[in-house]
Amino acid sequence: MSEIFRRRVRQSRGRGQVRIEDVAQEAQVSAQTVSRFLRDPAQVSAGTGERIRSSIARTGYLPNRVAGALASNRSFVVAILVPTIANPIHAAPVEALADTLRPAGYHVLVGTTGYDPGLEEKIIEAFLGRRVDGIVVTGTSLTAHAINVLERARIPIVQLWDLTEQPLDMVVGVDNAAAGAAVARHFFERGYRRLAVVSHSAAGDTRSLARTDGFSREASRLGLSEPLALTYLRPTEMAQAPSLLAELRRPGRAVDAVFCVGDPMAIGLVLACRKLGIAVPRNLAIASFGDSDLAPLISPALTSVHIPRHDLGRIAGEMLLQRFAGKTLDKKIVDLGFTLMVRETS
Amino acid sequence: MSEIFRRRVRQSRGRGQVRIEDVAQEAQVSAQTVSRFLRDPAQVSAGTGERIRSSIARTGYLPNRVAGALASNRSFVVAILVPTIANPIHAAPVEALADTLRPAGYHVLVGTTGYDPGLEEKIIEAFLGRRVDGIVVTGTSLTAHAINVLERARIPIVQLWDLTEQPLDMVVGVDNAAAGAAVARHFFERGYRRLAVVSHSAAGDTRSLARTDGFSREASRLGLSEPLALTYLRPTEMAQAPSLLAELRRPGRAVDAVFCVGDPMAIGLVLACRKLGIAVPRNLAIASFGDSDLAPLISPALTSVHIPRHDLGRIAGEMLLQRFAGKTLDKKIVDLGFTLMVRETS
DNA sequence: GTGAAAGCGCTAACAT
DNA sequence: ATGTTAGCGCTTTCAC
Repeated sequence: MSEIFRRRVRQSRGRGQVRIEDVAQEAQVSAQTVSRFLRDPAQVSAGTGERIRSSIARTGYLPNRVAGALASNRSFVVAILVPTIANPIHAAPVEALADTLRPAGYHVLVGTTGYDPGLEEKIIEAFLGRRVDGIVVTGTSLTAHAINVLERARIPIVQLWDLTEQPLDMVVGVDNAAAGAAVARHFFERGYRRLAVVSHSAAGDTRSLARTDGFSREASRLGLSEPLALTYLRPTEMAQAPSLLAELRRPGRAVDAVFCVGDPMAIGLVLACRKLGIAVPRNLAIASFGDSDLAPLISPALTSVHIPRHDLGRIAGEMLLQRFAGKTLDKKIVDLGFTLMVRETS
Repeated sequence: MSEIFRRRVRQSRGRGQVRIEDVAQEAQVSAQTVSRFLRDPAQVSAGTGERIRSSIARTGYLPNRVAGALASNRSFVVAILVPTIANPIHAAPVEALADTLRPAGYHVLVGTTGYDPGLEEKIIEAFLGRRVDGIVVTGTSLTAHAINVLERARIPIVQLWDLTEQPLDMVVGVDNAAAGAAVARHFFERGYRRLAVVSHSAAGDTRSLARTDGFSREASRLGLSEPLALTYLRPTEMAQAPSLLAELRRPGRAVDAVFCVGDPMAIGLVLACRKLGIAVPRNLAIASFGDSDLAPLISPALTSVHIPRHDLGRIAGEMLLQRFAGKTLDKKIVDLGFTLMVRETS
């Protein structure tokens, strides 16, 4: 009875959780040795290691990583900011990043900005306050203050999606303007002449803007008249497709091919055309960006620009791990490229 | 020159980052006062507060939350574990949880388990080692060790999705078996008699199992013959629909209505039927669980059980905040309910 | 291979 | 309203 009581007292100094010191006493070694064993068992003799191991099992010790982070100045946490996680195009990189980092002991703090640069700035500050070891941000539309804070944190930074010549630190993405241009060229080659582009102007989404620009420029270069540009204030959703379709079909517009900067709207458009009996692509050709799982399955199957979105997160994670290991990267700019998947809608 | 040098030296004690002590010296107060000001400016006199504020701005001080967490034993981090974030049905609660907690200063560590209880156990241990203030886990299929570790952590726990009479701590979810039963009843009322159910047996997904069971039991109760059960090893995807359709149409089976425990497969099935000219629902009725955004948009529109999936995360967050505020909850079990959205496929 | 001492940057508890 | 003292639980550094 009193034995049990004594042991309990010993373990409940502080906050009642088992500490490294408790394990050390049980194993008749110093806390130092336990700490060493935990990080690299080879540094400890076999017998000592065995005693420590069984002591950990008996006490149910779970190392306090908060204390470890403070002492070592490494949190083993990486932050990632995306506009939303509800859209698989952004969820995929998050999951890939987490999967890439986990084997190395890192975990992921996720922030969703809703395309709001002000909120993004707040979240970045909060994450840096938690002393994350690295940070991944979507896009290049950071506020001046966010850039300032990021630079002073002196940690590895990866920008995702928007390829830029001068990243804050590292960047992995695709050439959005080139993707837009590729779609315009494709439409032109197929004989479409009255183009339209559906986009949105949410402040943080420079990617959509780049696609729209690339598309329109290429159309001009090919001698086509300026594409009809329909711009929404917020990222578009499938449910808006019917009203968009009405816009496109307004008398006098005679649009024969439309490029949607996001997949959901294009899919909605294909479905809406079906319901209204508008022949795709004969009466209206459709192409989009993102190539979601659904694109090849709907009928007619959707032409879309494919992005290796899983690779975005994986490569970002690998770059970070390299840097954490103290290596300097030769390639700080990684262009993942894209593929125009030509299917039945164009 | 030497002035600048001196100031830099003063700020670079330790790790070269500005500390609370630096701010305090600049503002001619103690570190404690700065700490107080940061947490509740009202506790500090107006003049002192102003000096501190400007000192923070000048030095660019960003409080070290790791140190704060160690000292106060509160990390302001909540963990959430989901099978995958790529499926919006699980991404939605994550985003809702983060949005609910952020205004209170909490951030979210996300772990994806891929329906693997072993991996789930590992991630739970890792998160508890980071001394999260609360944890949200998907489902009730935790390993014995995971349960043990969770209980000893003495933090609020929310289980998501699977309603259970005896949660570890709190639970918010839906009655999956009842949802399955509702679909069976609906099929019966519409006159369908040869039912099938498409499920999967991934170890961690007890929700799908409950739906399948509820469906089959209700069918029996209604006097129908045992539904044909087609079970995949892993969660089903849209791309598997064509081969599933072939299964369902095998001579002699004469299935006239099928319930898919996940939306993606059902959507794939509707699209596959279109391609093959199989009339839905005349030749085959289809219903599913999840009611994704796409369900009402495809044609024919998909009958599906609607779950307020955003609310799952929001309510979990609210329960945690209550507990963090020291309140005891009267309702530890929250049933969110469901709605069978009857559309054109049944 | 192992241990002792010092400190990471903050907050809690107790002063005044 | 503000300051002082004493940790939080670990890792780092240096010693043996």
